[in-house]
Amino acid sequence: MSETLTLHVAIERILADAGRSLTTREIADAVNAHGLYARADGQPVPTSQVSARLRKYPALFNKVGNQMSLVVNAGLRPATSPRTQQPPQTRRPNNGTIPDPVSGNMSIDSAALLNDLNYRLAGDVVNLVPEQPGVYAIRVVDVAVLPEPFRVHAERRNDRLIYIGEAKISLRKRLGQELWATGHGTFFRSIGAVIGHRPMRGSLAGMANKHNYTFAPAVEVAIIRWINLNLEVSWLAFDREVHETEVRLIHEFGPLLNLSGNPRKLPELSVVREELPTISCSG
DNA sequence: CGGTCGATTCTTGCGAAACT
DNA sequence: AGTTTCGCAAGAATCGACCG
Repeated sequence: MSETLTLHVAIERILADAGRSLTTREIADAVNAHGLYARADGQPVPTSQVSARLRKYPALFNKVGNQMSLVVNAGLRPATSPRTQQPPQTRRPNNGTIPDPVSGNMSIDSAALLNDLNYRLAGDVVNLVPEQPGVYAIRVVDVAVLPEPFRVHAERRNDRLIYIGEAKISLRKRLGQELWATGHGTFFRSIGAVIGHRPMRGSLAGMANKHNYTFAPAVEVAIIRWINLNLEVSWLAFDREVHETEVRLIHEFGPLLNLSGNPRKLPELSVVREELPTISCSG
């Protein structure tokens, strides 16, 4: 093993491989021995850093005495996740909430967001998306349309879901940015890069924000056409705890192209995303 | 009204003090 | 001595105000 990961992902992998609980000393030694994580200064990972990271991710790690273990069902999940085996569900109205069976309070119906029956082809929803806050999910019609190495990852996961996002003000405006390039949607830049397009050379020269690169107009049209034909969208409109819900869903389902907060984020996507500003800043 | 771009928020990494 | 916790810095991700 010689790949480098973020520290908590490296810890997760060590615990998964061990198949038992370990002390912070054992974890630190294993991470250093396998070269799973490289500090900026080249020094080995101290136990203090392992401890700090374990504490920061209570959803991923259990601590009993000085023994650390993985939370069951957290982090990396097998290719055949339970949700791919769920029986078909009936379409529900996308109002985003259902009564909690225990408390009786209204909670977010995340199952409806990922229900097959609520996905629609991107090219068909332009006038259907509501002007309300909420969360949205994007998936591919067929994983075969994804280039390598993303297709292999999607097939291995047996999952077509590629992105979950939030709209604090308006799903229509946000999805406009993400799918039809009416703004600097993060997803639009990611999918453009994933399917092989590159930004205009020098498009960010002299600008303060080096992440908001743009594609050439003709490339933008090609990306939008690809999106309309190959992606499906589902959304839930609600106005309470939108961000908390998005964070929870990303963590739970690990979409292929989400980076932030995604325990299953792809290193390949980070590499692609990092390359683009470099290109667009050069003159 | 659409698109640009900067403000804000979040994540990651680390050092050091406090604690066991 | 080893471990835990706190707090800060830097960079990345995201959203929406505002300008043309």
